[in-house]
Amino acid sequence: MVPAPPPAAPGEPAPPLRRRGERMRAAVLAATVGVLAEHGLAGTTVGAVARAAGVHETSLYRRWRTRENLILDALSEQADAALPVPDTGRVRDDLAAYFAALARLLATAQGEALLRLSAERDETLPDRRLPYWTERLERGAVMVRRGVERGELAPDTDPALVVEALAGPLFTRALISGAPLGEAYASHLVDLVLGGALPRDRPAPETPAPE
Amino acid sequence: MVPAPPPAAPGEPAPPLRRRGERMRAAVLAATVGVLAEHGLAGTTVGAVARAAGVHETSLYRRWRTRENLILDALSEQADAALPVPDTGRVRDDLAAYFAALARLLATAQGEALLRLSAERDETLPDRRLPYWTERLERGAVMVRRGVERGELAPDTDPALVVEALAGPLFTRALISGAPLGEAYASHLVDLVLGGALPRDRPAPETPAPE
DNA sequence: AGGCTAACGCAAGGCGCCTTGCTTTACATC
DNA sequence: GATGTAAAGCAAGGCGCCTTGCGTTAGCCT
Repeated sequence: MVPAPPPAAPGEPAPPLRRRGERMRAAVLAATVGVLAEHGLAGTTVGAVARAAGVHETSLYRRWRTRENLILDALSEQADAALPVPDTGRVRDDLAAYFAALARLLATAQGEALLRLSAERDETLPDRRLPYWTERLERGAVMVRRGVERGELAPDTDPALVVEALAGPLFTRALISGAPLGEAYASHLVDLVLGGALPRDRPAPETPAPE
Repeated sequence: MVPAPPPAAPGEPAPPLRRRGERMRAAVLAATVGVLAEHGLAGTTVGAVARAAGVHETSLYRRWRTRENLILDALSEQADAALPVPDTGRVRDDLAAYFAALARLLATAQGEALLRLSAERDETLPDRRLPYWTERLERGAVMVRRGVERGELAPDTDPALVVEALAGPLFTRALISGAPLGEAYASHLVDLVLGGALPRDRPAPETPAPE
């Protein structure tokens, strides 16, 4: 006897259409983002996503292995196009724009969730999280290198170090202190890291002093 | 009928001595640090700590409410004395020493666990985690202020910003990238944040160029 | 010593993450 | 249209965090 599909509760628009393969994947990722937006990171349980997508929990575990992976997959497909690398011809402006965009991303619930999940180590499976951020930071390093080549920065500048000095504080605000993540903050950071904190007898590089 | 205490398995040195109050607290915190050192943060389950301390799980929940709180309590009692604020008369050396010490702390399993737990937000109970780090960073700001007063740094220097620029990258390495946290790294960071990345015609401030 | 009370032990259970063994079904292929 | 197979459904269960209700006891106080 084949049990009839449970009669959809009146108001429930979704007769459990059997989705499979790519259709199911898309539906689940969409449902994940939805649940995430509605109930936050903590409220995004595998069961909730499964119900929202009209799919069995086991299927999620089979395809994504862990809750973390699932959410990460959903998020990275969304937040991927962001963060273009500007090329204005001035390091300061490039960096300011890029890290302002990063700050905007991290101020987003999704950006914060992405970062937060990235902080949770997981030795078991190949990690797509570290790559995600390192790739983005590597793009920042490119801008620094261009600045060095143009002679805007000291020739012995360590691009990776500069990028870490810029991204680290943003990450920290998002993860730990919860302090506001505005574009102004990113801008001040860039000025500090490029210009330093030493007394300067000449006016700061090319930036109209921010204040 | 009073059930006799379960005959200690041969080799098990601990007849379940009934501990209570302060004795129990101390025993549990010690056991927590022990389990933490042996099995890592993920392996530190409430059950494991309870067994190691010879105490019932329920008691831990009653006293500490959550696993997080328990571990945090155990850790902060340990890692507290660390991080003295140096005062050499030179900002650079003060900051280098202080943040090298922070790097050493974060390279520790316990330091990393402390930071990692701090990144997990918990809206429910009063948080002792954020204060822990903000207090430590505030100490760093003191050193920067001294530098400004001494004229070593520009008068419009934002101490909080400088401290965030120094601590952020260390936190990020500990939490996200997992890159090595050496004292050399802290030193380079200090040089970058104080000196900036702009080309300098005069030799860098007072530091023998690191390289 | 006896008695009070807060502190513990204990059992049961809920929820979430995750696994496993087995059945059912969608989809492609012949 | 029959058939084969991989993908999905389903049920059961383990583990960890956490809660609750109730019995037991340690430790203090008189």
